[in-house]
Amino acid sequence: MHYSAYMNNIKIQINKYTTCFKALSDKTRLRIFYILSKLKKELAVCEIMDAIAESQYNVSRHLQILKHAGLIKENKKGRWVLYSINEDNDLASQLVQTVLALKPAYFKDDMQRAKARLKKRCKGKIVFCLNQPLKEKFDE
Amino acid sequence: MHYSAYMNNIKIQINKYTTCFKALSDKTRLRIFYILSKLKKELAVCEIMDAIAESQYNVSRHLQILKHAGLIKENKKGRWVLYSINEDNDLASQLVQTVLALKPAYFKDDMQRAKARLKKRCKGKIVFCLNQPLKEKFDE
DNA sequence: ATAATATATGCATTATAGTGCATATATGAA
DNA sequence: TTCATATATGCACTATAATGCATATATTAT
Repeated sequence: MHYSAYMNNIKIQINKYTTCFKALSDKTRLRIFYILSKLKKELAVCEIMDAIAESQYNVSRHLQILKHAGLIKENKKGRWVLYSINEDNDLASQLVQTVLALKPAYFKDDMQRAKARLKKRCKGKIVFCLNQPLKEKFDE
Repeated sequence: MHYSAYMNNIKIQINKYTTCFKALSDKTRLRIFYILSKLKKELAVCEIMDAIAESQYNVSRHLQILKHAGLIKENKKGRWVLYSINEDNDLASQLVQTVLALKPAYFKDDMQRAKARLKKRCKGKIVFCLNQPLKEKFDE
């Protein structure tokens, strides 16, 4: 292999790594990644939205960034898009361990909302989503 | 504790985590962190500079960012400032394991230069630094 | 005291990234 | 087909971050 091609390959590969760290360098994305790591389940966008009480468009955009980094994968099921940890990516699996070693206290609220949301599923099926952040729906 | 104070504390703590990931989201910093993780030694700024063939001011600045994130610590020794992994930080230790699990091939060149540079030490003492990137000094 | 070396940082420039709003697309239900 | 729901994205705006240059600070040697 040509020297410049060799150097170029190294650059690309190291970029893949930094892209993963960058993906977790945002609060919203770290919270999403934590929930997916902890629950070890596929979650729909609207469920994640409720768990972290963020707007639909932001959750969607952050999910794209996590997906583009290779940390999560998507699975389209009808009108829903389910996201889960991409275990095919070694670094993703490593980072799951890393975030699970963080103090759970700081993610407690998110986890409570996530679990509350998952309980609403009907025989494993997602039942409703209203594209509104959690507060307007659950705080009655 | 007041509710807003509680939320504020959570925000600050999660920010500490994202700051660590952000610190590793830059190519230069990831390379520095890798070298320090692998060598398990204190390295002077000029030695790191030679290892990654980067300018003095950039290396120095990136070291500040890693230090500020709590991933590395500094130890002033005369005119030199030695940097090493901050093992007091649990997340830093976790991330050391994470980066050591990355493919070594992509850090091989850096490691070779780092080792070559350390060999120039005299009885463990740093012997010379010229504030010039490696190429001008070693490629004779 | 002066010079040389090691490290850090202010500033200007450029590039990248996050947010909110509006809107587009896709799927299923009536 | 029409409507409602779920998800994605273009755009404008703002904020943050990386880089290079020059320079400041600190320490050691002469």
